[in-house]
Amino acid sequence: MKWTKALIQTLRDDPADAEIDSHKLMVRAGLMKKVAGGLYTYLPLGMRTLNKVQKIVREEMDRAGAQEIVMPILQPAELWKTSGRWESMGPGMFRLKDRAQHDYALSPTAEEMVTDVVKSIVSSYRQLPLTVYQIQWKFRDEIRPRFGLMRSKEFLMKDAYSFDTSLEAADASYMAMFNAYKKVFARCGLKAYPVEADTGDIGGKFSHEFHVLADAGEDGIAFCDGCGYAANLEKAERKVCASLTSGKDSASLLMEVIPTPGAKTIEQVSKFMGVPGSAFVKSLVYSVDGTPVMVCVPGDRDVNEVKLKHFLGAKKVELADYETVLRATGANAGSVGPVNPADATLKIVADQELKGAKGCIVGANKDDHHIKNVDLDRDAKIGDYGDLVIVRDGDICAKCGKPMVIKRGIEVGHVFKLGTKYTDAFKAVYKNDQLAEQVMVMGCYGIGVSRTMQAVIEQSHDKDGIVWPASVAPYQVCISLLDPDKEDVAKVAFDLEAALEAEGIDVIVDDRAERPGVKFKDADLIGFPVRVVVGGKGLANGGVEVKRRCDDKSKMKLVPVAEAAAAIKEALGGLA
RNA sequence: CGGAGCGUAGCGCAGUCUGGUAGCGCGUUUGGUUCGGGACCAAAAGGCCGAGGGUUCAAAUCCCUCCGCUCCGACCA
Repeated sequence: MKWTKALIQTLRDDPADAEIDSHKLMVRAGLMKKVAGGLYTYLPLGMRTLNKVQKIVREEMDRAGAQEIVMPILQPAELWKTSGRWESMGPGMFRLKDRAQHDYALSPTAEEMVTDVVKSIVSSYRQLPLTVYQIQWKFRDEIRPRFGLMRSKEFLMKDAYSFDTSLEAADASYMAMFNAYKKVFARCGLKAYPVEADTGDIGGKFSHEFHVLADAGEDGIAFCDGCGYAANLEKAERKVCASLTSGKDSASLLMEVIPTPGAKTIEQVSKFMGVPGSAFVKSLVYSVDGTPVMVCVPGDRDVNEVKLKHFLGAKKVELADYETVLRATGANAGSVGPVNPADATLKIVADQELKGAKGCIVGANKDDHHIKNVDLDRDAKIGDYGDLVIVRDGDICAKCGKPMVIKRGIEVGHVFKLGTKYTDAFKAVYKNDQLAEQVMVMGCYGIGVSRTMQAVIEQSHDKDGIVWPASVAPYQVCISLLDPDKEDVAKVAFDLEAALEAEGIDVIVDDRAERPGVKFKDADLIGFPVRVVVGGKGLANGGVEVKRRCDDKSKMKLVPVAEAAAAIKEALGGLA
């Protein structure tokens, strides 16, 4: 490919609306261009990489025994009503009507449609197990699209679905995808870690997310070096080592109400009283499927709403509005606590660390007042204790007892063992060898293809630009032709291009009438894995210069023209 | 949904407070000098100043409404 014929626009300045490096680089290197918030046009360079990621995904899916299909983006509402997700997806799903006023969704995922298709074709255990996949554009009306392709309204996703005869059989399908995912990300040059994850709204038995570690990641992940435990913070568990007690005899400590004017947050009250935040019990009123519930956690901790939801067996938990808080406790937010709330029937749950807590400080259920010397067992009616807080750095691993560290990650893949949530709803059954009808067991598996592309950049760039792995680079080799108007020099470049392309290597020849510095800057910005400089000066010195993007100038090699193709292949080979 | 900021040439921005001929840098085009890490000189093209309404002799600038974008927050008491 000649650069002068390619639709490439590079920018010297960072785009004003990009925050993170990978987003800035995608725009500056001319991979994509924003159309509107969360919507992008993929330009030729970006499209080439997107296609290469897709090719890797296809190869690994096929190798794992999955079969490619493609389903409509425009999906009738009836399918979504069957599973109940027409309602539960809420405003996150794009909806529209056709001219006959029939409702449709723009597919945010495809469990319903695939289940409907499979059940219409599969009727015997002889046809199972079965895994199908598609690579298709997905639509989600995100609350706040951001960071370019990391969270956009329209994105390319590979979604796979497995169907099995039993929960045990489904484990094999799950593991096949799990292992395929490891290969996909490794081939994209990514270090992706599988971590235990919550199943969220999609439902199911258990799941793993694949994360690429990056400071710009939107998820927190707890890692344990001791045993290798890794889990999303939504899910991560900890071992409680110490309970919140004053160390004094609770009998000698009587509750004492103290005025704390104007102090609402734990931080403010803690400062006001000169006592550390950990001596407090933080009490929050949640609306749990519409019923108020008080949740108590150590004062320096945050509630994990996902854990809370599971603990209470609830469908939806959200912080209660101010009016509900006042009615339930008798005080406004900032002064509520578990001791004698206005509503004596108010259910109260607490984090396991608070079991037996003595000498602590709680809100008094009276505006601008707190109570100290509280013994939770003696003074409050805690209904139940459980693990309700978000794990933080240094917390003790529940499995092996070693301290955990928290890192940030970009979720590039997610595998779920779904069970029968959708196959029950759609009555997707097969006949077993006893002629009995049984419900199929499902798994679902997603890879954010467009997000993966950006994650590669986030993980692999430097101050000069992108550093593409050879497997997904838009072009593997850039020949910087320094004297395009000199016929003999140009011939060397184009002959080399032809020789490399004959061996299946992607090459772009920078034949622009630009000064060398401009070409070098652009080659570094776009990040071609191998750069070859062909110029009159180099040829006079004995050949062409070969340099890998990831090496510095000192590793540049001058090789004779006759050996150039071999040297380039060798340089590429080292990049895998 | 709440708060803040921003919409001026393809990109990055100034000009708005204090109304008076629409500017700068990069990029683009032409000519010339250069030529190994984003050169220089000269000339040129390119704007409904986000949209609509109002005030005024006169509006990018003041007022109102709407739209879009970005960031923060979405109740952690």
